[in-house]
This record gives sequence, C-alpha cells and structure tokens, in this order.
Amino acid sequence: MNGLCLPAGLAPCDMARIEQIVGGRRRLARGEYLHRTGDRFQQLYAVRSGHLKTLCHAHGVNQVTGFPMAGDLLGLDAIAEGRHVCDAVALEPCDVCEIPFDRFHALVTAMPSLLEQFHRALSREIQRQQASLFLLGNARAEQRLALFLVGLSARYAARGLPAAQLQLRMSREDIGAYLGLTMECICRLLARFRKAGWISVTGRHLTIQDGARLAALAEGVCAEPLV
Amino acid sequence: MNGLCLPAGLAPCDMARIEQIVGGRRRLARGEYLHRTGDRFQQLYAVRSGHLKTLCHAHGVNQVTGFPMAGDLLGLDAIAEGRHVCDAVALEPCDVCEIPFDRFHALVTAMPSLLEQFHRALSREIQRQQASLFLLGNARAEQRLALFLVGLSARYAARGLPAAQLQLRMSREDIGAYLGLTMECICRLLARFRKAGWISVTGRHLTIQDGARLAALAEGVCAEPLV
DNA sequence: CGCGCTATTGAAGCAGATCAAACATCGTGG
DNA sequence: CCACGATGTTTGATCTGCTTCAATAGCGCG
Repeated sequence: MNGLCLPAGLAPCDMARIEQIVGGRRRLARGEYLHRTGDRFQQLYAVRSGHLKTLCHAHGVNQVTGFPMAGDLLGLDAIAEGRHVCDAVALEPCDVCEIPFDRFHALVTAMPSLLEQFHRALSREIQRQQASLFLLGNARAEQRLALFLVGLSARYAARGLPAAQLQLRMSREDIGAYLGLTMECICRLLARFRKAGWISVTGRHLTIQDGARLAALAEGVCAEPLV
Repeated sequence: MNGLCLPAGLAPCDMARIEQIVGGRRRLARGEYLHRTGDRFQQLYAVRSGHLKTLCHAHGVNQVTGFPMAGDLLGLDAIAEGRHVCDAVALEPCDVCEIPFDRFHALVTAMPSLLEQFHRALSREIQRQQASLFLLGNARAEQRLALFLVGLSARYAARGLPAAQLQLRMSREDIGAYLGLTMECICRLLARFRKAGWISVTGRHLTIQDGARLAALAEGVCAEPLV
C-alpha cells in the first residue's frame, strides 16, 4: 500500500516509524461514512482495501470528486480549514488506516524524505483535479466516459489487477455525478460502446475489448458516427 | 503580500529568513509566459502585482484553471512531477517573486510554522479546484458567471480593493474557458445581467450593482424568467 | 417470491454551441 | 492626426447533444 500512497525512497527504519504513528484501523461497511462535510479534521486516511467515493454537495446536488481505492490518501483537502469539505463514503466494505495529523506532521518534520513524498502526494492531488477540470470543461460525453474507463483501468493495472476486467463498485449515477452527466446518459453511452464492440458490460462487470479505441476516444479522436 | 500567500503567524525573524531565500524578481510583459507545460520545475512563484491566467491545453482546446493575482502562489501543481503541467501567462505587466524550491524546502524543514502555512496553501489549492469541479459539473451558465463575479469580487475585497468595481484583466474568451462556456455565451449573460440591473459593464470595467442578487444566483437560486 | 433499488430505453424539450455578421477598440505607421 | 488592420465584443439564427420525463425491465436480497 505504501508503495502507492507514499511511494519509494524510504529507508526501512523510516517505514517502521511510520507504522508507529499510524493510529487505528477502521473497518467500514458499505454506505458508511468515513467523514462528512464539516467534520473536524484530525487525521488523514490511507485506504488499505475497498473502494470509496468522495463527494461535495450543495442544494441537493452532488458532485463526485473521486473514487479512492487501496493505496490512496484521503483528507488532504481538509488541512487548510481544519474541517472536511467533502463526504467520503464506502462503496463496499473497506479497510482504512487512520493517520493522526499532528503526529504525522511532527514526524514529517524530522524526516525530509517523507516530507518530500508528502508534498508530492499533495501536488499529485492538485494535478488529478486539474485533469478533472479539463474533462468537465471541455470533453464531450463520449470522451468523458472513455477517459473514466481508461483511467480506472490504469489504476487497476498500477495495483497489479487485471486492467481489462473492471468490477465497477459505483452505480451509474455515481459515474454520472463524477463526469457531470446524468445516469441515463451513462447508460446510453455504455450501450453504444458495447454495440461498437469496444467493451462488454453486464451489470457492474465490464470488460475492455478494444483498449486502443477507447484510449483514442479519450484523447479526443471522435468516434465515427455509428450507422 | 505575504499576508495572503503565507498568511499570519510568522515571527518577524522568520520573515527575514524567507526574504533571504526569495530569489530574483521577474517582471513580465502582457502576454509573456511565466512558465509553460513541460518546463522543468525549479521554483515556486509568488505574484506581487498584476494578473495572470493559468491554463491546460490539449488538441487545441484550452481550459483556464485560474486567474492568479497579487498574493497568490503558483507552481504547486508541478511539485509532483518536477515539471509544470500548465501554462502561466501574464494578462498585464506583472511582478513575480521566484522562490527556488530546493532552498525553500530546506528552510521549511527548519521552520515548523512556515511548513504548516505551506501545507495549508497546498490544501487550499485543492479546495479551490474542488469548488471549480463542482461548478463545472453542476452549475448552469448563469450560476457559473455569478459565482465567477462573486468570487472575483471577494478576492478584490480580501486585497483591500473596492469589491464592486472590477477592472477585468481577462477577455470574455478567457472567462468562457475558465467557466466551460463559450465567449458568446459570456457576452449574452453579461448583457442579461446588465438588463436586469444587477451589474453595469462597459468593456472590461464592471460594476456590481446588486451583489445580493448575484450571490443568490451563485448559490443556485434561479433567476425569474426575464419577461 | 415479491419488494425495492438500479438499470435501460424511448420521446420530447431546451440550454448552450456553432456559425455568421456587424461593430467597437486600440495600437501602428503613413 | 487619421486610416488601417488586428483583435476583441456583441447580437442574431440555427442546430444539436444532453437533460428531463416516463415507462419498463432486471437484479439482489430479505
């Protein structure tokens, strides 16, 4: 897990010190909240297993901002205000490490290499959101879904899982809320991709059959009109 | 300026040490690039005066991700990769401090209070983008522009400038690229807001006349159909 | 087995894009 | 100083991709 959230370059003895400050583990049931908007920020979370979603809401509308999974760090957005500014919900049973921030901060001060990792993690989060911004601002629906699938596939691959066999843990509605589209639109697009032979879907199991085509779509190459 | 980008809580002697590591000042002409996508990341930038825009681009499409102005910090997104992932362009003559990152990093390690400020700055940037994400994913055009104006006004106010008199430094096209809309759409909306008496605009000078109404719009309260 | 939630598909409407044309603004050089 | 072209702004007409509303179908789970 650390290989992902605070990757590489740490001496084994440093690792041991990190282990020490990691607080409790928390087991979440499907639908359980890790934190809610407005909650006091006291710790970062590192996902050990399972999928979550993070979402902002206002006036009954939700924007899903991400789908953290094993190896991802949560709570970085809460440092500034001392309060969480989004919800984090488990999409399935999850295992999460709690990392008390004050202790972490003290440790980090004493360990330059860990501090660098931490800064990179923060910066990577900014980059990730910048990519989403680009997606929501510019991409057509088709391209958004392609980007989503390609991205998900890459994250699976980075975790040593089969990149073409995606077991979606989120609903169509969640995907829509993440991509700025409606559930119906996601359904239609999936049907279209399926008919074109690029993927096959049954319920929440999705197989990527033509990754190259999807990647091209994600890059903005328009699909030929499906006669 | 430091009051904004690394606010409060620093002892005067700390301030002095920061001043020491600040590298050169850079003067930018209108249209000049502070950095470009792919440039090696070596320093953070703190804006002293003037307005810039930051933008990501791919396949000829631009997404403006922000309009940094005096007191804002630039380059946080580049820490992760060691390369800039967006362009930063001056919208008018600008004064910018260069902060060599390696020296900054060393300093920060030795100054816990500064480190905290830095982490808050990083986290605030994540929050800022999360807000943009919400905007692009959910808000109608009208609401987007209202949010933009209200936000800009607030940033002016935070800098002690008149909050109702906005001298826009960016083109309609830039605003559109920031809000995920077209230039034409921005024009129409401005005209609509003007006719409704909420603002007055001549060229790039904009006066907010009914801030409350705009704020309500920004919050998602729909405008009554303009008969 | 039947209830509730999630997913799928169809039909109609609309917000915003696109295309097009006129107009204002501004710096530049004759 | 004005004519000029370049750039930015405004407004209109039309088009379209996505939403909305609605109805049906599947699935998982007690």
